[in-house]
Amino acid sequence: MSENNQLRDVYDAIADPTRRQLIHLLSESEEIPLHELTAQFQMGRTAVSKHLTILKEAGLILDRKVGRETRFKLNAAPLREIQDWLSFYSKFWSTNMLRLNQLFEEEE
Amino acid sequence: MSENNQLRDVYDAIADPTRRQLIHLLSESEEIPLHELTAQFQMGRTAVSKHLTILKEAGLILDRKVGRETRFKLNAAPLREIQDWLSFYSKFWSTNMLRLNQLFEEEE
DNA sequence: ATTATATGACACCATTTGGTGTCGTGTCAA
DNA sequence: TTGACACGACACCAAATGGTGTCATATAAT
Repeated sequence: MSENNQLRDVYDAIADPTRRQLIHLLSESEEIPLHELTAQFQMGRTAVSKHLTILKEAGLILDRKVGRETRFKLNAAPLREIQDWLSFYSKFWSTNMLRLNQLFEEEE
Repeated sequence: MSENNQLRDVYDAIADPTRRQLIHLLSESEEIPLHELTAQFQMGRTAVSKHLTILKEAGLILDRKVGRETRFKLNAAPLREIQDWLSFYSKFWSTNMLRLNQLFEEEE
């Protein structure tokens, strides 16, 4: 079913703030070419391109050539893996859990 | 209110699989000493200790000395930041969103 | 008192990371 | 047809990462 062609760990891909900003930018438009993405950062085109490659390896973006530009598109689906991972730990910060901790601490 | 003393990015802290496993181990017990954690991995004590330091810098664990051992305890709360970040993108993989994409593609 | 255990603090090392600059090529516009 | 533009593919570099081993010290056990 769901293809698992990820060369790169999704957790790794979102670890960098630049890459998270790229994801955000791509979530606001259907498709954005490299030069337009680069304009949003201080760093050069090569660096942005490298970050996009890492996102692509994690399956988080798709790209296609249109004339002389390469346009990128978000594919957020792999982020679901992180959400699933987090859901296991959410019980540790739920309101009930915090109340429970308070009770334990009061007993000591 | 909520202290923001994080020296280290939480996204960075969970990027490493060893550190995610440490989080998992710590979620199963109240407190675990370093030597016991080390026993769960192939790598040496120094390496595990470094990973724990990174988790601590991200605010994900607490430690206290008990006799000659240092015991570690999970503090999952900082993970909430990632959950909040993800919640913005969850709309991209919701069932409704997938249906909507199908409709768009059918129109083309 | 002696020995074994648990740890912190280092020094060290190979590899990865995140940036730079340059060169060559395909594409669009004048 | 001549530039200007957008890009991929390099080569390159400093710093961070993820390991190792060793030494000194505090504590526990015999």
